[in-house]
Amino acid sequence: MSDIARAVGISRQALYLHFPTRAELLIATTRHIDEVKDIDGRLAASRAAATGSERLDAFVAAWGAYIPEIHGVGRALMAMQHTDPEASRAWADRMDAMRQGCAAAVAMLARDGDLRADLTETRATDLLWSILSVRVWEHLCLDCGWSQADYLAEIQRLAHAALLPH
Amino acid sequence: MSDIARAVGISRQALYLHFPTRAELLIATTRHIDEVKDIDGRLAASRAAATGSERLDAFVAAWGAYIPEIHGVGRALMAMQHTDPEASRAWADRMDAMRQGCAAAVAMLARDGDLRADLTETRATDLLWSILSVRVWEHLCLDCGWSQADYLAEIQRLAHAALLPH
DNA sequence: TGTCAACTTGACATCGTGTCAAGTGAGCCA
DNA sequence: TGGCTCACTTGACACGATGTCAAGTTGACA
Repeated sequence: MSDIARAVGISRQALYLHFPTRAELLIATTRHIDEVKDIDGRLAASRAAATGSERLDAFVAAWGAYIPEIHGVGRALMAMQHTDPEASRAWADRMDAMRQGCAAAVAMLARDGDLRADLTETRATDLLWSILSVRVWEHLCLDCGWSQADYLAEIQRLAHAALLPH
Repeated sequence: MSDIARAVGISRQALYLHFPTRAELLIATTRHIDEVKDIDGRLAASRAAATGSERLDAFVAAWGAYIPEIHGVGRALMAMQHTDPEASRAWADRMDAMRQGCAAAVAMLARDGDLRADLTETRATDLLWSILSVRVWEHLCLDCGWSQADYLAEIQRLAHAALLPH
């Protein structure tokens, strides 16, 4: 909080006048990023897809591109998850919204008859949600040094391999 | 440190006589768990495998069963990664050892001609390493509530789908 | 009996979050 | 012009966690 106040050019106490806690500052930051980066617009392509497979690809592309944008604040929120219940709920809510996107893609795959027969929609959503988690992106792009393009291509392939039969 | 000292029945300062820092206590704990749970023995099956595919399955099974054992201390070490360089290095070392297992399975797959043609061994190892990360286990087993058996079966399938052609 | 090692109590420094009190200064309105 | 409000300031403090330091106790062993 001191660092941020200094960077902004106000006193630490003034920062607390705007954001009562560190968690609320981080949460407000994610909301602001969403707005500035027009996350809703980016998801339009996935909502417009005609087939489940297309929707899956479009959603993975949109979310995959979003991750690096919120990763800074996301990492901070994730680190607080086990100590600050407010931060935990806030991040869980965001991840739940992302899960909706996963569920929608899975439902469309199921409608097309393209979902693996041995998976329920819930299990398939869990799986896709995990593959697309911020942690996997961190692992591949930060720890392993993959480019964003490499990440995207491989994760799209992996999502198909995980959910489609054969 | 206070909680642990109280649980053990000694003073906080006595704990510091045994482990100079919190990080070193956690690292010593992982070493102790490895020994008590005979991790080396568990990996014997994977080292004895005749084919790459068998080795992959055996390694995934061994590591997948290991994760819940070290998850408590692992989570603590992971949380310290961005603040404590010593903890960071210690956990990175352990994960690197795990990566060796991934690389060995990948190499055997490549020897058998069973590795996807469009993957280098390094990329394949990165991918397998990420799929098997503690974070993915947390996501599926803790956040999504999967059983250990479900996790294992699905991750084995996913590892095959990710690395083998077709 | 003396020594040593493990442990004790108790105090203290540091760092980060969050709170509280009192004061300042600019804009605005009657 | 006088007074009000709002955003901000400085400065202090509580609290919890890690880690350090000093001095004393206790029991085993030579």
